[in-house]
Amino acid sequence: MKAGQRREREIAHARTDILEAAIRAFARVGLNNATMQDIAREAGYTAASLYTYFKSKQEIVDAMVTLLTDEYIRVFDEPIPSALSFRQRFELVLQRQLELAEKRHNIFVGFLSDHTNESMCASDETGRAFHDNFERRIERLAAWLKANAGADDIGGHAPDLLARMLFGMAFGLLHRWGAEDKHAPFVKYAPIITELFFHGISGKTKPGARKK
Amino acid sequence: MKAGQRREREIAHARTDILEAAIRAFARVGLNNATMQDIAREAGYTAASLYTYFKSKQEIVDAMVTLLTDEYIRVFDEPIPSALSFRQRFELVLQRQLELAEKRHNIFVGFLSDHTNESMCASDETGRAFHDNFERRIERLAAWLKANAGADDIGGHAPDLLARMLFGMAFGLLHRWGAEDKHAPFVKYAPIITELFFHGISGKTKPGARKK
Amino acid sequence: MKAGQRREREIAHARTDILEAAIRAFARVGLNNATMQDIAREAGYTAASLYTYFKSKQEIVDAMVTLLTDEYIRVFDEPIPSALSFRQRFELVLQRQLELAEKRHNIFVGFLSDHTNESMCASDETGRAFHDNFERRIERLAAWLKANAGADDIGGHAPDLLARMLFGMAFGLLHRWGAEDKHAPFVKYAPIITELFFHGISGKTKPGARKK
Amino acid sequence: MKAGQRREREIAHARTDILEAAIRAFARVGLNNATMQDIAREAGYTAASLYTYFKSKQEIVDAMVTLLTDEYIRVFDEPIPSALSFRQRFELVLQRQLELAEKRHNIFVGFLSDHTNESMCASDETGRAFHDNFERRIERLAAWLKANAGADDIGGHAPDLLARMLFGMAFGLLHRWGAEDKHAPFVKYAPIITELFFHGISGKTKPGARKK
DNA sequence: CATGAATGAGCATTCATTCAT
DNA sequence: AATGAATGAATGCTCATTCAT
Repeated sequence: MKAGQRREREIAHARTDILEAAIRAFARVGLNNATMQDIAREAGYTAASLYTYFKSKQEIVDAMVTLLTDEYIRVFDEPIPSALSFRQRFELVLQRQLELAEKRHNIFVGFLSDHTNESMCASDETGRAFHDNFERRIERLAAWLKANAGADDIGGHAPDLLARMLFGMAFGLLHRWGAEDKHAPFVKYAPIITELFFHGISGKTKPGARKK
Repeated sequence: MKAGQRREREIAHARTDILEAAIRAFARVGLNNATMQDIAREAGYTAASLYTYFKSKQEIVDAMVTLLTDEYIRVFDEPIPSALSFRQRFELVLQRQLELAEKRHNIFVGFLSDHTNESMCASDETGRAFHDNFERRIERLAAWLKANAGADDIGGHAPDLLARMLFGMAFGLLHRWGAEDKHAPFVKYAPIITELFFHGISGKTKPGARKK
Repeated sequence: MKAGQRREREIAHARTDILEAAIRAFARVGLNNATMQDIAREAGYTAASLYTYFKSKQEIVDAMVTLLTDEYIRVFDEPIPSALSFRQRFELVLQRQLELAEKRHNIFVGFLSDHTNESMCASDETGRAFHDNFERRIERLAAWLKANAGADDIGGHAPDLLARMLFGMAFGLLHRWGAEDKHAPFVKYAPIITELFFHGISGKTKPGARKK
Repeated sequence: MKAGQRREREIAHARTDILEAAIRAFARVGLNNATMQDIAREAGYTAASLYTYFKSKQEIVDAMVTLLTDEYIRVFDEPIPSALSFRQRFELVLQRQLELAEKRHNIFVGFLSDHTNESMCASDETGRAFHDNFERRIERLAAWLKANAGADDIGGHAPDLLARMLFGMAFGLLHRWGAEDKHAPFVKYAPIITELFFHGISGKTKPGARKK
């Protein structure tokens, strides 16, 4: 019994190690160029060994995507200080997401990208995996908006639509951040995203000087 | 003389056909999975024949990406009725872009995706091609904003940053549109994008009913 | 009638041009790397046009090899001043051969090489062509030796054997010549070859200083 | 420890097997026509498997050529009974070389051939490999001559020149041998080569019956 | 369980050859 | 007669996957 449990835990551990290695590998050489060798090297295994823990490369990709999505979704479940306004709660969650995105930025971008690219073609299994996970993210974000925003707060916009736009905004900025020289933390974009999300380019009623 | 000209025109025509076929092929099977066979099949050639018109697969990819980017950039040069407000001009150009995006939606998404994915990794020539072209788009959009917006209009935000965010917003919505059942024209999103870009979710000072 | 003859002469002329071009092409890029394109470019035709004059690449190779061999053999039929000793006649013919070899040196070497390489493998048609032509050369050289040498002159050695050795010696020296900086004429090797052929390294009975 | 050593030995063994197979394959279908498939078939592998042991076809060719050249050069280092005259030592080494040449006759010829053919054209890496190895052979042979011959023995001839001529002579005779019906050992040519190398066709001062 | 080795399925690319114009 | 275009058959090489040890 115990042996069985220990074995299972070891297996789970190895699987996680491999997935983290896969994330690094995919981030390093690109989602489409990463070979089993690349993943294995990053994980300290040989390519053949990966098949002990995963049935196929596809299964690794699937599990990796799921892992990343779970990580993403979990952020919404972290406690938030009560008595914050919607905008304050929004910015807080956004900060946490941006921190996560920074940590995973290569793969995050790749994730969104490949999701979209592959999934819009009815092509392969990989496409489906990315698509389903992307939808999970959107749904969770939309649900959070619905749960946290007062009717007035989002001005009647469809939460799902807003979620997709937010995703897109973050995507666009993440790319900008990736191109910057000095790597200031990505989270620095939280205020500007918040501001634009809430008031657009017109800004608040009485604008002072804003960014740059 | 004439024979030479006709020849050249035929070649140019064949090249264009192949590029359009390549766009379809890349859209159908994914940017990274499309083989020369795929492109050839879509174009009605054999794989070997493509080499009559292009030196390599890379050259096809480059030409295709450039074609799409040129198409995109050309939109900004179409005439705009004078005496429109910034917001009106913005919405007009946005409409045109959305129409184009709809026409090219598969590849547009793929384009943005792959650009980002591949370019953030130090990957290959393909990555560079996508990256350079993406930057050309951003630059043109940013330039348009700078040229058309009054100082107040964009509230002091960096045009390049806004450009990337707009790209992201369109990206997010294009995806939503792709998932919809009834394919209403993508251009229908123009008003909402405009509204959110200008005023965010808070909307104008005195909101009436908004979308949905 | 006349038209037919003229036509034939034109065809023959074109064939010769192509063969000369083929020789240059083969010499330039190597016997095994030369493509129909290479030959055509050198000849001022397109690859397709070559098929007007030759049924296949193989036929070009065959005709070229035959041309070169005929050229080689013809040297033996050039008149020789009477009243020369065997050694003198030998050196004279050798000079003429070396001049020819210099003119054709790339292809000569290639010829000998490929002959040997390909023909010793029972491989392809090319091998047979080279083989047969090589044998024609050997036979002619052996016949010349037999016809010109007195019984004593060649010390009882088999002419065919001597012929092959002479070929080899020239081959070895041609290579040396090809590697030299200052391209003194290849014919300069005639005396040393003659001397070695007649007396070997031991030299004449009373040696003075010889080469270098 | 032991496992590692055994592994290495197995790898070395496989590499050798493949090289021997490559020699057979190159000899069978010609140096330039042999494909990875050919080599693999000869070695009992699939083409893909060869890449386990060699990085590329070029690496196989290089290793093969080096192997053959090493084999050749090693002959000069075999012990020679002392108190032999220069001519005796020469004939002994020649015998050994001819034995080796017989064993490798196909590839030996091919080797010399391809070296010359390809290397005289500015062709490719293969050409360079053959060229460099050919020069190694010439150098070693020339060095042996210089080391073993008294000043008088070679009559003042340049050792490098003699080396090339000897190579050529052997080359020519090897070909003759290859064309013979009854395959008497190639080594039978040692006396005649020696005799011709030392005294040419004129033979010694007082000739008795010579060969054939 | 880990792995070295083996392989089938592909892929981009080349080339001799054919054919309609 | 000359050629641009098209193509089938290869070719060197890669990679996900399997399997014996």
